[in-house]
Amino acid sequence: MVTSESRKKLATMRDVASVAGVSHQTVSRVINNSPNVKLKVREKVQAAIDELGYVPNVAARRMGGNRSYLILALNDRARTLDNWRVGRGNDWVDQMLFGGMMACEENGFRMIFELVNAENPAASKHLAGAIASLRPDGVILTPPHSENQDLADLLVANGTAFARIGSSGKEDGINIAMDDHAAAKAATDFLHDLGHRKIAFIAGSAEYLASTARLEGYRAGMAQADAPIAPHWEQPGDFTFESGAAAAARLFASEDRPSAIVASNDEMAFAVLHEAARHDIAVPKDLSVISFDDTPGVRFSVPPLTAIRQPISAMATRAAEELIKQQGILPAGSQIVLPFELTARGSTGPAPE
Amino acid sequence: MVTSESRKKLATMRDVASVAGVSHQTVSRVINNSPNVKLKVREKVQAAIDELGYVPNVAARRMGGNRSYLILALNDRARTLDNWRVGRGNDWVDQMLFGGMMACEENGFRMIFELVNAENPAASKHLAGAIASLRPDGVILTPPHSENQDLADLLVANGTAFARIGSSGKEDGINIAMDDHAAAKAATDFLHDLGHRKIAFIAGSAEYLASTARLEGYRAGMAQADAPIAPHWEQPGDFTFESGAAAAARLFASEDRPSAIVASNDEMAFAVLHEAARHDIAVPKDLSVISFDDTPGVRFSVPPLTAIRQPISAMATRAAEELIKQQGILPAGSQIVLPFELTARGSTGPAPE
DNA sequence: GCCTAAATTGTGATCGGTCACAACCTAAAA
DNA sequence: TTTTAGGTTGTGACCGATCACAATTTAGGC
Repeated sequence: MVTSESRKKLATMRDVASVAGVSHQTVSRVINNSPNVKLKVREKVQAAIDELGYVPNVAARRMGGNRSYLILALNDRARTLDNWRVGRGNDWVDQMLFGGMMACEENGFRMIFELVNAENPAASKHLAGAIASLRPDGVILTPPHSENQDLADLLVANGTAFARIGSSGKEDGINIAMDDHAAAKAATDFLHDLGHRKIAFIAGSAEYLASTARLEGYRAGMAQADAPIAPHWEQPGDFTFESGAAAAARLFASEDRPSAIVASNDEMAFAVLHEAARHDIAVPKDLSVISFDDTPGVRFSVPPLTAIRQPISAMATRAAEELIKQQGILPAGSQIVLPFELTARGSTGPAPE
Repeated sequence: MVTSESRKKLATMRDVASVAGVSHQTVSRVINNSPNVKLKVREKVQAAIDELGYVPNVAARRMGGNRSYLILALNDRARTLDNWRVGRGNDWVDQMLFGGMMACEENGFRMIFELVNAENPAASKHLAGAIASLRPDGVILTPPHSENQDLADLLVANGTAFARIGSSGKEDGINIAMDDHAAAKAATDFLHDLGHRKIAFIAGSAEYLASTARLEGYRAGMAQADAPIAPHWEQPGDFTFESGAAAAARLFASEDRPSAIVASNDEMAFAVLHEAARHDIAVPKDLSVISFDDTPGVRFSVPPLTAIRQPISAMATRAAEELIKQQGILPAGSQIVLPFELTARGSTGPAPE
C-alpha cells in the first residue's frame, strides 16, 4: 500500500504573527516594507519570519491585492520554433529570459513566457486568455508582436501595463529599442574609416520599422562621408539566408562592385560570405562584411563576423524594471533608447587599395 | 490630471453561473471536466463561458484547491550566464523552454524558470523559497541540479513531485535521460564503420554520471569491434575548451596517434578542431571528430561537427507530461530513456588508409 | 498637563476559485 | 409502489494574502 504523502504545510502569515506576537496585518506591513512599523516590531517580526522560513504565497497575494508579481513576456512561437528546428538556437529567448529574470528576481517578481504565433489571427485571444488567467502586472512584447497594434489595444483596454521591445515611435506603452539609425550609421562609418567608399546595404523586411531606420542610417553615413551611393547598392532583403544570397549575387554580378557590405542581420551576412566564397572573393581582403544582431553563430563563421549587437538582454531588463517599479510614472508612449555595441571581428578589413 | 485607469474587471465563475442559471460549483465542474454533469447543463454553461469570455483565474484555483497549475524548471544560473556572456547561446534553456511549454500548454499549465547557481550552497534555500512562493505542482531539475541530492531530498520532504533530466540511476523522483552508454557506443560504431580502429576518447567531468556512461559506451564499442585501446587514448576532460585542447595536444603528440576522436561534448570537439588546425592535421582527411550535444554552433565550425544530440526538448516535454498527468502513478525512482540522434556532418570521414 | 494630529497597530471583509457535504433527482431493484 | 443506490446539483466554509477602516499609542503644540 502506498501512502499518498500529503504536501507539507508551510508557514503562513498568521503563523508568523502568532510567533511574533503581533497581528497578521503587521506581518504584511513588514513583508511589504511599509514605512509605518516601529523598528523593534519590525525586528521581532523579521526574526519570526526567519525562524519559520516564511515566504509569502504569491497566489494569495494576488487574490487579496491587485498585484500578481508576474510579468508576462510574449515571444513569437513560429520564429522560435523555426530557429529551434534548424538547430540555430534562439538568441532572443535566451536573452529575454536573462535580462527579464534579473530585473524580476531583484524585485520579487517572476517572469512567465508565452509563445504565441504572430501570424495567427487569434493571437489577441491567446493573449487575452493569458491575462485573464495570470493577471500579470505587466506584459513585454517582443518582435514581431511589438508591431501588432491589436495586442497593444487589448492591453490598453484591459488596463495592463506593457512595454514593447525593439520597436519605437508608438504612442502607447513603454517603448524600448536601440537606435537603429545610429547603429547603421556607425556600421557605415566603421567601414568608411577603414577606407571603404563603395559600401552596399542589404535591407531587412519593410514591416519592421527597424529596417527602414537602418537603411536611413546607412544613407546618412554615406552622405556624411560624401560617398555617392550607386543605385544597385541598396539591395532588398527579408532577413532570410536566401534573400541575402540573392542580394549578394546581384551585387557581385554588377559592374561597380562594392568593397564592403552592410547586412541587416547575421543570417543575410552569412549568405554574403557563402556567396563570396563561391565567387572567389576573399573576405576581408577583397570584401568587408558587417552585420546586425551579433547572434551566437557569428564567431563560428569563416571569417567571424563583425557585427552590431542589439542589447536584447538590457532591453528586457529595462522593460521589466519599468513595468515593475515605474508603473504609471512613465507616460504612455515613452521612448527609451539603449546603446548598441559594435564588435570588430575578421570579416572587416582595410579597403582594397 | 492623469486619471489612473483601473484594471478592467473580468468575468468570474459566479458571473458565468448566473448567466447560465446554475450554481458556481456546476461551472467549476464544467471547467474541470467533471464527469457528473448533464450534457444539457454542460452546454448551457459552456455557452455562458464563451459569451463572457471567461477564463479561470489561476491564483484563485491555487488558493481554493491544492494545485497551482505551475511547473517549475530549475536551470543552472552560472552555466547559463556564462554561455550567454560568451555569446554562445544556451541550448538547454531554449529547448527546455520549448519542450516544457508544449506539454504545459496542452494541459492548461504554465512553466516558470528559475535560475539557480548550482555552486551556491544556498541553492536549496533558493528552491525552498520558490516552492513556498509558487507552490508548483512539479519541479524539473536540469543538470547539474539533477545530481544534487539535497534538492531532491527537499522536494521529497516537501511532498512536491519532481523529475530529473539528463540523470539516471536515482531512486526518487522521475528520471529522464538518454542512454549515454548506447550513444557513446553508437559514436564509436559509426567511426568503426568508416574504417577507423584507432579511436580516442575525451571524457567529461566525473561528477556527471553521463560522463562515465559515455566512457563505458566507448569501451564497449571498441571491445565489440575488437579494437584494442591504447592507454593514452582515454583522455580526461571537463567539458571546457581548454581541457579539450589539452587532451587533443596530448593525443597529437603521442606516438600512436588516433585517426578518430570521440569528444564528450561539442566544446571540447571545437578545441580538437582548433588544435588539429595548429598541427596541420586535416579534418576529416587525417582525423575524424564526433561529439556529444549537437549545440547550434556545430554547423558553423570548420568543418561542421558530426554530433549526437541529446533529446533535451523531448525530455522536457516528457518530464512536464509526467508531472502533470501521471502524478503519483509512476513510482518514485522511475527511469525513462529517450532516444538520441546522430547527425553526420563534415568532421567525420573514412579512415586514412 | 491637556488636546489634537500623526504614527502605529488591530479587526474583519474580501478576492475567486475548490472542497466537503447536504439536498435533490432519477432509475433500477425489491 | 416503495426502497435504494447512484448520478446530479446546490450550499457554505475555506485557502492566505491584502484592503479599508477602526482602535490604540505616541508625539507635538498650547
